[in-house]
Amino acid sequence: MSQNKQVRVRFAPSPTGKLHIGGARTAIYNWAFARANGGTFILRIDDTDPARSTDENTQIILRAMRWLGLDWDEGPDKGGDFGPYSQTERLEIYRKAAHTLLAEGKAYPCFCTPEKLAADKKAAEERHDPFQGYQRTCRNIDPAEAQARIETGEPYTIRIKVPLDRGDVIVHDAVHGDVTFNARELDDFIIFRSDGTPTYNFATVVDDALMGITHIIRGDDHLSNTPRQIMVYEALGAPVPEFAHISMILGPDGKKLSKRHGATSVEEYRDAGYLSDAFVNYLALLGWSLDGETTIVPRDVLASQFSLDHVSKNPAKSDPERLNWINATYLSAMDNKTFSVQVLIPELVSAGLEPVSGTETDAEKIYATRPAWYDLLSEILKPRTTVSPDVVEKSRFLYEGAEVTLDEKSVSKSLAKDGAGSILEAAHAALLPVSEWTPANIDAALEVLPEELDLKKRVVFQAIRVAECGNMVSPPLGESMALLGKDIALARLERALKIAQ
RNA sequence: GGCCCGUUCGUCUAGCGGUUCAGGACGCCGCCCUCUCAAGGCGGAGAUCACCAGUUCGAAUCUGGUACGGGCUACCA
Repeated sequence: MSQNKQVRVRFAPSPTGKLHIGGARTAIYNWAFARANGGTFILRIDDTDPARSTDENTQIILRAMRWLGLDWDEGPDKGGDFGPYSQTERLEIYRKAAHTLLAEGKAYPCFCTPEKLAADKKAAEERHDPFQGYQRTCRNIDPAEAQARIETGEPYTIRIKVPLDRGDVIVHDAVHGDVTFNARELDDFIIFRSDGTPTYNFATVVDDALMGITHIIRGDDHLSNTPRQIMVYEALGAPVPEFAHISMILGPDGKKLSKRHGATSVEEYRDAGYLSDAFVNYLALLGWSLDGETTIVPRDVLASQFSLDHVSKNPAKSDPERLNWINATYLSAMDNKTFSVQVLIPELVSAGLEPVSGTETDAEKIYATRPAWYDLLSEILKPRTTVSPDVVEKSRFLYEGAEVTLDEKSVSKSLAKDGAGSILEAAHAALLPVSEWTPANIDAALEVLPEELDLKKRVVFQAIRVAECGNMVSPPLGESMALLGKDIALARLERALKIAQ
């Protein structure tokens, strides 16, 4: 490891779609590695494929990166000393690099047509040649002749000249160890297309070399391409960085992630109500571990403790249950105000439960109108919330005035039974004199009822619960009634009394 | 076809030749708490470490092979 070198890493998505969870994890590892080593995290947009890259996708990716909280030190809309940070803006740089290689005899023009290439490959297949790559047809064309053909306008690509005697190319990989390839397996691949644009294997290396990238952390689908890229580094005369190839993320069924699996992009998880912190924690642990014991690894721990030697080699299946658990854990750890402002109120507003008066859409301001009420609601909702939108259905009964929606099954199982009326009457009588309407006082007032009525606790509380909350399942009664307020709580008992009789 | 990578409880993983008849977490099951639902506490089931050979006094850990899965071999990234 190059300890004394200033660490510079990069995340280089190509904007051909949304940011998927595999890419997000790669971004997290790069970010965490940079932060843990006091290095620099660079965001670069690898958009050399004009047909599939769109500016909209770039914006989606930037938004996702911000939501994940992965701040970059250099990159688009931020700048830096090694810009520009979009490959389409660097075309001239690649052109110059390619021409230098051409002039130095480390690359050469190739005039083979796609048809000839296809025919050569087919022939190699048919004669069972283990080498099915480019046959180096144009490698030895005289430079003067090549120049002449170029001037007549004959289309050509530029290919790298892999040294015939290069021997073993060893990739130093932090997660796989040294991986050895033989340069003989490598063909003289194309670095510049006939339309004058660079190929991926060339452009990234030029960028990584120029940007001084010291560690390349990326998906292991690139591992096989790495020896090719090393050829480019060597041709360029640039130092070869360290690599870390991380495995891909699979669906729960072990198959490659696809739409079939439901949410695959970062924004889908955001929209489903997962917390950024929890999501980052979850992804980080999919293929990396702090010590094998710890499951909750907050962002700041990642940023100080992350290391490449705990990255696992094998592909990980995504596990929604685990994500849910981590998310619930983060929600529970929030203080009431944070939960109210960041989770509860925004959900209530968007569900239309919390009336938005005029321009009062700011969660902070809504919270300030009755902080104690939101604190109490948050207190009882936190342990019952897996994902943010869960709060809506659990809060709905608080917003229905005296006419709470009654669940039919709950009514028939409780309110409709004999004796329900007397329970409700007794509850009403017990609650009427309660002056300070708090959960503790409400509980105290109701506590004596079962004995007075000579009924099981369960029966008594269930009837009151249905009357107050409309359902046999609800948050604790004392808290629920406190949140309703005395007037509505009593009104609901009166209303239920009519049904019970 | 060739080259390369991977394979420990259902899942994520710990494990770097003995202290492990394999530890933690999610999930699952049970008990406790309890006015329901959660949360929480306690406990349980769950892995012949893909398979086969070998090295070694001793292997999940090292070597070779096999199987299965994946990647690259594109004028995609």
